[in-house]
Amino acid sequence: KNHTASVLIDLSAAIVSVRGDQPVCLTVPDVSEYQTPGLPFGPFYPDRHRTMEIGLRQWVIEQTALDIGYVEQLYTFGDRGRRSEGPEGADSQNEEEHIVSVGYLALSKQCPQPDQWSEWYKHFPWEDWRNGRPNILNQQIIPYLEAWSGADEFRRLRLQQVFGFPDKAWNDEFVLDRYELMYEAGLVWEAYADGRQKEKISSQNGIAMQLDHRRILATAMSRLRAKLKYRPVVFELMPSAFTLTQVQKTTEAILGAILHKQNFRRQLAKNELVEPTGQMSKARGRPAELFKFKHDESQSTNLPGLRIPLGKSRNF
Amino acid sequence: KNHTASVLIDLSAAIVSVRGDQPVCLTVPDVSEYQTPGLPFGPFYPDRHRTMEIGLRQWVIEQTALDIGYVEQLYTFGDRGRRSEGPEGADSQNEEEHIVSVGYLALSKQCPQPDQWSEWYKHFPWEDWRNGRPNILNQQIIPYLEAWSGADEFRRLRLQQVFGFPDKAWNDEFVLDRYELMYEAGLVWEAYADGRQKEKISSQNGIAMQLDHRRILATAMSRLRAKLKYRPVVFELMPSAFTLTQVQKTTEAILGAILHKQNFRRQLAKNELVEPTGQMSKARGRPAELFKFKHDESQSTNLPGLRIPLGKSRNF
DNA sequence: AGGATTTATACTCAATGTGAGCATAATAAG
DNA sequence: CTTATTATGCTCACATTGAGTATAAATCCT
Repeated sequence: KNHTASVLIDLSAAIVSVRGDQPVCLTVPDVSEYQTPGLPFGPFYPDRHRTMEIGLRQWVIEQTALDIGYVEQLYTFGDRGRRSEGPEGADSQNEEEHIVSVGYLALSKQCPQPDQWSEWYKHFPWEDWRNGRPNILNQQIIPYLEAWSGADEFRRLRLQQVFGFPDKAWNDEFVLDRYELMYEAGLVWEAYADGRQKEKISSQNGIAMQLDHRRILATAMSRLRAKLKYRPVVFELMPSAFTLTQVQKTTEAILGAILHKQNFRRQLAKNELVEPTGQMSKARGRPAELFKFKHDESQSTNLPGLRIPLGKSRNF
Repeated sequence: KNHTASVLIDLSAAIVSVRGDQPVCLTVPDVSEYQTPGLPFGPFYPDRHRTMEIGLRQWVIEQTALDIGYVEQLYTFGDRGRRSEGPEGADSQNEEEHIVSVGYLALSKQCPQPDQWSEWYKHFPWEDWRNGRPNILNQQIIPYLEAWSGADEFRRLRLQQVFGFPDKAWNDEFVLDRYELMYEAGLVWEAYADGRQKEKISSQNGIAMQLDHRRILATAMSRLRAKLKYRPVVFELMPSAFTLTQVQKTTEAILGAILHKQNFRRQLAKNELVEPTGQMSKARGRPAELFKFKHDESQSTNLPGLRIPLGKSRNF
């Protein structure tokens, strides 16, 4: 057996929940010299756990006492791809043990200990379109990216593809693509930390994270936004009984977009995803009927999911 | 550093192409005592290759001299999940080095050396609906599965979900789910080989493969069938110039379903995915215009993809 | 108390997209 | 020159979607 092939496995998890109208993600306090939070992670012991998912659930339970229902594998990276993706990788860890990192997305219905949960849109302020087009786009990101692309046809095409600039629609699923483009253009702190960028960028384009954790979170956001549209995963974030408006608010939080209320409910009704509990919610305004998710965990993977009737927050 | 955490990484690839009207997959000759083919795989050397995808491309080029354009990571498994997924895993490799396997899907435009390429539907005969509902379903699989589920409400629900039995529609994307269900029910050879099934199953439900390779291939099929519907990946399987009928035949081969010709072309036209080359094909019947894919590799990941207008091969 | 405010829910209507099929055109084979 | 075969144009009913109007049932405020 060739010993140069031996590696350690790290399991990293983007554990997502929704608090109020903000999607949040479990983070661990900073340990590095910079003040950047990171995603929780732990080693995988192949002789202790039969599968990696079991190993993941294990240390999540041990360390966070959280009930995570839905778990999905996102991506696996070799360590030298973890930071710099450029053609010349720094051989930083010559004879050390290498690390392969497996990223996971997990969904949690509750999020206790608020200070350990970090809001998505503090890391990705340009992704929240619920109050219209985010200012940071026109004021910072787009001008910088346009200068970066210059006359390069290739770069301009990508800019149009992933940011919809100048004349295409914004696509909420391209979270990862946008982050990667910004990374390449040296627009996020991580690019500076990885040495791809000489000067520290003046503007703070969202809160940075350790290693490639912000990239993993971006991957999780992309996957979750996409999945929402064809699998009923929202209910993994809802309590056992809820109003239709709560489902909509949660969906909107994740998508970063406003939906059309009546049409959203029409979809829920057509797909027969929820059933009334008979009880009513009490709040301001007319009371709403309380519903519950109609199907058990076993089949939820293959159910139709929501259609997304966009509202009109997409100004400009 | 805890030494029990050290593992070896294997990269396995489902390298897919289409030959005539059959999707095929690159396999390596048998080495085990049984006559089962396997997927090509190779070790990942973290100090030789910067990323796993680079490592994968390297040994594919070395060993097969193939031009694989599109590559996509599928899934990563710890080794004890590779064979038996049941609650009690056999501790077969107590103190040996553990292996973690990363599965990839790759697409190739050509497939030279025909004998090394194995047709999908020889491994999954129940997945090809182009000539109507496959006989093997009613004659073998469904009766067996119905007996297996018995009065178990849970099993019957899964049966309905993934096989559409008795009264739901067949969903072409559930290739993996169907394979896993058959594995659990002891309906495929691998279940016998893994010791989950006492007796060898009498009927041959498709050609078996080594280890979990048939499961990886099922994962690849599921992903490719799904991706086809929202990303223009078919063109990764087409030559530089092609007729619209060829695109349709290739799509049909992968989906295992017949499409509606006129509507298929309407979708291609609407999405502006192809442009005419000005040349014509010469064959039997009226000559067809030759087209080429309109976009370069760079952006193909984010393009709209085909809508699938089903034809009516879905009898019963 | 009683109107203002807030939230929930029902229903409508035009525009668009999709499934299914008919009709016609252009070639080769016999 | 007729037939078989493939390509392509076009129609039409129907379903789905986007965008709204209308109305109902509660709380809030003064």
